[in-house]
Amino acid sequence: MRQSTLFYKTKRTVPKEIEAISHKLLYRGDFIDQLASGVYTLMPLGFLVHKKIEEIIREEMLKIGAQELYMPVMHPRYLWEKTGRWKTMGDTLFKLKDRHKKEFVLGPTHEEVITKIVKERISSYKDLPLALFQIQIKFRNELRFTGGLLRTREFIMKDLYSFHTDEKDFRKFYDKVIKAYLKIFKRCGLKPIVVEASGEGFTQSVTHEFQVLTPVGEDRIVFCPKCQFAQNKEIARGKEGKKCPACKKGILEERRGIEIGNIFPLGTKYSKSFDLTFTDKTGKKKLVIMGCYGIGLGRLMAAVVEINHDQKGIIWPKEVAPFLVHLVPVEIKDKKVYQSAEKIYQDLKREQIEVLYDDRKDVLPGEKFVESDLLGIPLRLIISRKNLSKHQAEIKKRGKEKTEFIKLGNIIKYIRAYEKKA
RNA sequence: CGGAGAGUAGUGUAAUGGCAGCACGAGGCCUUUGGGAGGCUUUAGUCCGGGUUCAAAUCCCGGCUCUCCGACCA
Repeated sequence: MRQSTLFYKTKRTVPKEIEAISHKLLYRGDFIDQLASGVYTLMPLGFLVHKKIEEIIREEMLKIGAQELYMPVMHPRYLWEKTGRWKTMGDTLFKLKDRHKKEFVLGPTHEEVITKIVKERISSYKDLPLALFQIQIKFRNELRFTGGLLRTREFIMKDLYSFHTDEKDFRKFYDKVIKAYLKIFKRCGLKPIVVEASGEGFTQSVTHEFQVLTPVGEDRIVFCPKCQFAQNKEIARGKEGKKCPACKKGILEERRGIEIGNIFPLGTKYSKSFDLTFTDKTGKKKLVIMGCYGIGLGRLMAAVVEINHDQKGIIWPKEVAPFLVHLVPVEIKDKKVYQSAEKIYQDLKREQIEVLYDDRKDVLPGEKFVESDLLGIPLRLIISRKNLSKHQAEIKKRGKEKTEFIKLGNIIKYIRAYEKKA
C-alpha cells in the first residue's frame, strides 16, 4: 500500500478526556474514529489489525474442531422469553420494533439462537459433541462505556458454543478451549492469566476469565505472583495479603486486569429452556450439556496496545500488525532513492509481503519516522542516498534501538527469516 | 442506574453582560530532506431550543452530548 493513498490522518494532539493509553494511541494513529460514546468506526488501519486478530481466532477455533456459522443480529422476542432473559437482562438489551409492532432484541450474545438451531438438528449421542462459533457483532446497552475500544456498546465478538453428552466430555473440550485461547492471545502478543470468576447469572459453577494484567484494567484480581493462581475479586473476597491457597507460598496481591476473554460452563441451563435433548446409548433421553466461550475483538485489540507500546507509539506484535514492513525512503526526491524504493516496493509486493510504502515526497524524514513509530509497524526498512551508495538498506525493528544494515539483495531473505522467527 | 464534572475553530485556551481573540493543527504556494523544519498565505468556533436584557459565550429554564468514579460487562 502506498502511504500517499492510504486513507488516514494521524493527530498530534489528543483531547484531554481521552485517558487510556490504547485509546490515545489508536486515536492518534487514526486506527479508530469515535461516532458516539462507546461506538467506534474501525478506520482502514484499525480494520487491518482487526482482521488479523479475527483470522488468528478463526484459525485456532477451526483447529479444535469448531465450525463457523453466522447468526443474525436481530432476534425475535419469543426466543428471549423462553429463557426468561427478556426480563432478567432487562435494560442491557437493545430492543426494537418492526412496523407491525413485532419486538426484537439486538443480540448481546447468542445462546438462545444457537440452542434453537441445534435443537432442530440433533437427536442422538452420535450427533455429539458439537462446537459452533461465529465472529459477529454484539450489542449491549451497558451502564457505561469507557476507554475507547476497551468497552463499547457495539462490538465484534467471537462466540463459541459447545454441546456434549456428559460433564466429562464437556471438561475435555473446555480444557482444549483454554489452550486454544492461550495460543490466540500469545499470537497477539499477550500473556493473560486465567482467573477464576463467578458465573453471574449465567451459571452456578466457577467460570474462567482471561485477564491481561495492567494498571488501567477495570477488573480487580487477586493474584499469586509465585504460582499464578488468580481469582476475580468477586469470589476472592478479602483474600489479598493472605497466603496463596494453591501453592501455600506466595502472598496474594491485588492487581488490575482487562478481561479479554471468558469461558462458561452453561450446564443444562439453555438446553432445559429449549428442551434440547439427545438419546443416549441405552435409548434414554438426556439434556445436552453446553458451554460458551467469548472473545471481544476490539477489546483484545486495545489490550494489545495497552501492553505493546512505548513513549513514541504502538509496537504491534507482527501477527496482528496492519503491515509487516514499513518502507521509508528519505530524500525520496533523489532519483536514485526514488527508483530503488519503487523497485523494492514492487519486489515486496510480488513476494506478497505486506508493506506500507511511505512514498510521500513532501514530508521530512523526521516526520516520517515519528509517524512510523506511532503506527508501530514491526519492521522499518529505510532507503537513503547514504545507504544506497553502499548497496545496502537499513532495517530497524519497532521497539528496538538497534539498527541493522543489509545488502539490497538480501532484503526479502531477511524479512522471510523474521517472519518465521517465533 | 447512582454520584461528579464539562460543553467557545480539529486540539488547547482567552474573553465574567458590551468588537469572539490567541496558540498549535489542518489546507495552499515556495524553500527544506536522517527524528513532527522555515517563510508567506488561507481556513475554521460560542452544543441545541426558549427566556431575561438596549445588549447573552457569559444570567435563568429545558433539552442534547461527552468525560470520570461506582455499578455492569467481552
